[in-house]
Amino acid sequence: MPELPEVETTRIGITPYVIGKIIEKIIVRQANLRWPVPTYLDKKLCGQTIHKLDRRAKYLLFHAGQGCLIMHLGMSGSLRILSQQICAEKHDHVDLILSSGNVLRYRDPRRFGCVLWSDEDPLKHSLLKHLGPEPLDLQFDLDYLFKQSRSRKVAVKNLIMDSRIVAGVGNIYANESLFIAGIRPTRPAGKISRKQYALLVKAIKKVLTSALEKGGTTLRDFTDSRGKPGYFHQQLKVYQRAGKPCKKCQGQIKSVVLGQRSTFYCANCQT
DNA sequence: ATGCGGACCTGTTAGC
DNA sequence: TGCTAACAGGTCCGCA
Repeated sequence: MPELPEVETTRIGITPYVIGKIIEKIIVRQANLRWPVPTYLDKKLCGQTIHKLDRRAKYLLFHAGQGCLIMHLGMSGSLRILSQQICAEKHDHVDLILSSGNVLRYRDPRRFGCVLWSDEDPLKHSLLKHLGPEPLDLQFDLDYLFKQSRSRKVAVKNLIMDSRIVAGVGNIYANESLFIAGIRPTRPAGKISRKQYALLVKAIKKVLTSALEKGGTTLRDFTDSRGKPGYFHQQLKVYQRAGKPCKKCQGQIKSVVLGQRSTFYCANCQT
């Protein structure tokens, strides 16, 4: 599922196909995504040129001359560029027909994603305005995370998955980062030392950067804009490895549920 | 302010 | 073998 590296890979992949292109037409086959695709989208976007494609957390921001299209891929969403308007399949919910003749097609089987519109600065949109710093930004550092963690009772894994603390760290990379940092995911955030947070911040940045370089993890139904699968999952150390031997110490990887999310750790390496 | 559980949806997997 | 039930997953929302 699209985690931050997959979203960024998608952004980079489709950027050359959308920048400077006019949106000629919009086809909405299924408006019932996480939130309804606005009925006025057509009126707002058609005829406008996309001049910039940004990402904030896992949201993609298509800046038009006036306003901005906000997209989220949820957990099963993908975007592809088609050279022509080939027959849409079951979960192909939205098409943007571009002036180049290409089609930007949004597919999302589970419909956890969204396609929204913002008239003004999308960062002021209610979904985006409370987001914490980007994990790869300089503002996300030891001082920041340590300060945010003080007197917090939630498990550290929940803390780093809280988008108000840091935006876009999903379940896979939260698990992997905590393994690399040697921190048990269940530990109360407020009781972890500064030294360990230093390792954690470093681990988060490292694991995301590494996945980004590899073009994103492939799990189940992710394909990048060219239909080429990523392969980062081959290097996952704990995620979905319950019962299997730890790659560091051979101990058995444990799994628990934390904040309704499956959580994996090595009881020996992570304390 | 913080923490927690519910909700959304459907393909896949597990269980009978 | 076929059917049903449980589950995964990102993120917001609302309640305590």
